[in-house]
Amino acid sequence: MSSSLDDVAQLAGVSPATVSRALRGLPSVAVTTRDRVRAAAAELGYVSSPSASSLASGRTATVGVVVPYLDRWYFSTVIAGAEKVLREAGMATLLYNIGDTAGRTRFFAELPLRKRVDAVLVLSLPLTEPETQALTGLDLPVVSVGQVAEGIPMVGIDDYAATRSAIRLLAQLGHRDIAFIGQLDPVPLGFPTPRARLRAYQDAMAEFELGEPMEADGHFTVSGGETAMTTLLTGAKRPTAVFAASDEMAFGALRGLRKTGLRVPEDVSVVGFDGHELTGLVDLTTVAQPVADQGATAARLLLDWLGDGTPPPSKTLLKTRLVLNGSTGPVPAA
Amino acid sequence: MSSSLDDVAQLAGVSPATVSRALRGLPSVAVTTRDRVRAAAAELGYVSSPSASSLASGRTATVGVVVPYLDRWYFSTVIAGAEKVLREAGMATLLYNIGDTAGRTRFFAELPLRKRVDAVLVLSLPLTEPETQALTGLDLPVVSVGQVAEGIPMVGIDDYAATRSAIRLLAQLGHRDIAFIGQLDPVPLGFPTPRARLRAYQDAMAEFELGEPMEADGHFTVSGGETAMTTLLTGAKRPTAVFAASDEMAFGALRGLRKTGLRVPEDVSVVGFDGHELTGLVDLTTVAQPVADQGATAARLLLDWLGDGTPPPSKTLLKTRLVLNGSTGPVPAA
DNA sequence: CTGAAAGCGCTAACAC
DNA sequence: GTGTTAGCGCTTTCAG
Repeated sequence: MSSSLDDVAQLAGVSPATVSRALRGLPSVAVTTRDRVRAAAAELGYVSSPSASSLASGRTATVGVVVPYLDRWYFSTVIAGAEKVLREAGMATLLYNIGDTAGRTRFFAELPLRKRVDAVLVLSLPLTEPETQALTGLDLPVVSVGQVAEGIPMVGIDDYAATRSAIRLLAQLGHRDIAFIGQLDPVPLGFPTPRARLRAYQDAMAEFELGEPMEADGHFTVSGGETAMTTLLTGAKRPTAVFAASDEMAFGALRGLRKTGLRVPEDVSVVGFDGHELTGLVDLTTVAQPVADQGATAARLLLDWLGDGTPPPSKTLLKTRLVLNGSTGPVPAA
Repeated sequence: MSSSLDDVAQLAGVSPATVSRALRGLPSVAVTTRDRVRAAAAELGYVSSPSASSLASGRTATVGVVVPYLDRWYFSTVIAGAEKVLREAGMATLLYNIGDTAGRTRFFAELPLRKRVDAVLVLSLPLTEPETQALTGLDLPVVSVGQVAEGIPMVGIDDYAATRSAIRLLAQLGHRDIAFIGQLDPVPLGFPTPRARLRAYQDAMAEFELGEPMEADGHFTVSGGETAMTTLLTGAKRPTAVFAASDEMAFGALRGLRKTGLRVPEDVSVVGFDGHELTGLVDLTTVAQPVADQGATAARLLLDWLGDGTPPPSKTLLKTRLVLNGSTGPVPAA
């Protein structure tokens, strides 16, 4: 049933080596032979065996994509962007979801990607030093999205500047008491993104000479955002505006405000971060980042690296933009 | 650097064949030998080459997951469910996003999964007859989620019954003029899910002796849902309740209602379908389906099939449940 | 329970 | 340009 290279060779009247060369489009094959080989291959419905060619060539034509979550908007969107580029380049995408701590430990201990892929894409996975070394130790091209780690080129956005622009917007609207919902505790694994956003908030509050920073932890979830909002509302000073370090947390904040009977933006303005697909739905002003694009860019860098052997620059930053919706307005008169 | 089976064999003082058997945990190896081999492998940091073993054994330890979208909540969640099960079973997940029509044609023409995977999971991909044949012609275990196709076992939900329960809920609340937002035009590729929901709606309207069916096409998108809602509101008879065949369309409907100044549920009740993670946020009553679970179940069926060679039942249906939130209420008095 | 031998189907030098 | 010759690193009969 399933035909081999040799069958094709026989049908085309050439050697197997020539078939291999012809089918891969190597230049060192006469055009006529190439066409003859192709015809023969088509006639037999020949498909090459990836395992055999990997074994012989050492290349797998596969890229491993390592993610901490699969079912969150941000991650699935980045993956979609990367997968498209890889697919169009004839590369297969091997998906690896890190999962919980146990899965994570196992992943870095066993490195199930070893000998299975030609390159690795790491998505927003905060890496410890040993983990970084495990990856770079694979001796394969590795590019990360949204994550800086020693020796791993990254694609991302300027979290600091983007956050700053959001705070500036609120300041320009007259707000002084601007609260922050994000991740506060020094996360064990040190996700750098949350930290940069928090730091930018703190710096901007000082720089624009606004009120005292008010911070609450929203754990990057909708419900966490709601809780954080509630906490902020019961504080000594009630904020007139809130910046949430993710749209999901901002969604939660909106819900918290609604439950408390406060109106947005009349009583409190809210700004989110990410450009989530549903910000339009709830009319949330947000700092939109190009999500799919980061995945696509990272994939392209990986392909180029694979092509010419030269690693990409250590940092590739894409632009964010402020998307004004109805959740922001001037500071209340009172 | 990278050691081979033979190195391990030498270190352990046995033959390569025995190493292979020991490392795979075959029963025909003495416990003492097995341990000795394992120790040797660990010492050398040995990792077997998947390509070599695939080539020799014909098995790839990989499952192909074919999807029409990657960045939609429903799909990424199903994938997450499946990937987890596969990963825990030591199977790799090869992701293939069909993409646009061109990509689709190419996919079924070339079947890039051929010889790369041991089994295939097809997610909610409406398949034409030839496409179905292309897949079953691979002669591999294939299971689909949410999609019936001749000869392909499926995992899904009872769309008809679930929709009926939503209409019944609205009927019990006193609503008679219940509109439907879904997919109306006979989709070329005949997604069966939308059809079942539409049919259930129509049947239920008759069965419960409610008003004349009012239908609008929402194309399964947020904005489509909004447009559909607007259309329905300008019709001869204004509905007091709306059933949307997906939460995304329901989100759009909510926005449409809000823009028109109508209150939910005082003026109009809304019910969605899916159990989207953000239904809680917008307080949408919905028919929740077990999404990740469908992926996980399908993956398990595939693994079992791979294990014992017996195909699963042609249909495995999981339970849905009505999640009551604030978007539904009794029919307005007027 | 273990070893020897024979490939799996392709690619890569190396000749011509 | 093309053929020849060796493997790539495993698994799998078949013996014993």
